[in-house]
Amino acid sequence: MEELIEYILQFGDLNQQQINLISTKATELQLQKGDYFSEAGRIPKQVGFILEGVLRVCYYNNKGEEITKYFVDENRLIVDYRHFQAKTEATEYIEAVTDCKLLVFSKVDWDDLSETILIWDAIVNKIVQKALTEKLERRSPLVDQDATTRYLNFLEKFPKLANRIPLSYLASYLGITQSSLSRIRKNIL
Amino acid sequence: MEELIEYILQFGDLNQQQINLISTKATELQLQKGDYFSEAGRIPKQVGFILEGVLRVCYYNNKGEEITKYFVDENRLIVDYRHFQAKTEATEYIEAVTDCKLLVFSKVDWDDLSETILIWDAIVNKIVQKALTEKLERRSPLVDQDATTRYLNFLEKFPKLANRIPLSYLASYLGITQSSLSRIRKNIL
DNA sequence: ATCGCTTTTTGCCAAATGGCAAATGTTTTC
DNA sequence: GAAAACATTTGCCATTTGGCAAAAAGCGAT
Repeated sequence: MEELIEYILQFGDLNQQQINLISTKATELQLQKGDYFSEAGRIPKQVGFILEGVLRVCYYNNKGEEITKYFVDENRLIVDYRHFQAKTEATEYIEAVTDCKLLVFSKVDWDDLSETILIWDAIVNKIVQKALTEKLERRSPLVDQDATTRYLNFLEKFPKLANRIPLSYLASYLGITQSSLSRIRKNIL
Repeated sequence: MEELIEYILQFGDLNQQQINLISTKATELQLQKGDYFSEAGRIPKQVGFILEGVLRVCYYNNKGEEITKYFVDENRLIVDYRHFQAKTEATEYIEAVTDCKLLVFSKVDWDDLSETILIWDAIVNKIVQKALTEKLERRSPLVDQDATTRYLNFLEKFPKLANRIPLSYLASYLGITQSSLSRIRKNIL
């Protein structure tokens, strides 16, 4: 729980009472590898904060290929925020890549925090905007780099992540085939 | 000016007085093709709303190639919002692709609106989040599609834009070389 | 240790894209 | 309207990546 509080406090100040309120709303959730945290076609029900594990956000493109949009690991919020807020059906899946332990908030509790804690919305907006900006910054370079560069950059930015992720997911994130990625790895050694 | 007001009202309600206030803060700015609206290494000074023309956000990758991150055209806000707000140096350029007519707000005026109009921040947050989400949705598919598909999708989503943009910019947006794009166009006809 | 299952590597060849430079086409300027 | 500047197309060939299928390696359960 301290991890979550610490994370939130980066984005704005809260007093002890507010912190306590947040704590009472959080529930622990265990996910097994392969479980979905939220699914395309369903309304996302929860905001999650990752205590342990790795999840990925993914979708199917028009060729039916499964595309990994990004990975999220410890000490990050995970949620399809737009569809969570709007109570609309998600278009993406959020899947546990490894076994995960999360803290989760229901929509009702989350809204309650918004009404009770004055700067809650401001904090959440900051978090969401930062997350979106980071995603954009990770995704953009993938368009104009060759496959080897993409892989090396990934290793550099997420050194711990590479070992925890199946090759096929990583390939689908980098926008290359699994065989290509395998060859690239061989060439680098 | 009506365009701007109409645009803003999509994201929240304002009374006539608030609308008038916003109007008094806006200044018209003309840009010529090739002019920069904001530059890497400088602090973005203004928020712009495009009345006429097309701009692009771009940067140089580590190979020194100029990469177009996205295009923005009429009836959209244009600003490097993160660096504008934080008063930090931008890392990207915003360049006029065609002659442009904008409405602009200075940082002082923008902050003033934030202080005077209660829901201003909420409105702006919605706009920023929507813009970031859209950018992500445009950029992501570029990673996993082949060059021809990228071009066709671009045509489909921005039919009016293709004719107004030099081929080299479009190529750098799609993540392919100018010659490849030229060949792709030939094959499609 | 062995079987069965999943993941990763590899070989082979085809297709897509890049790099470079010259040729062609288009726009601007004087 | 000619020259200059800029933008686009094309040819040639090298390199990268994809597609497919088989082999190899890794892993868990018995």
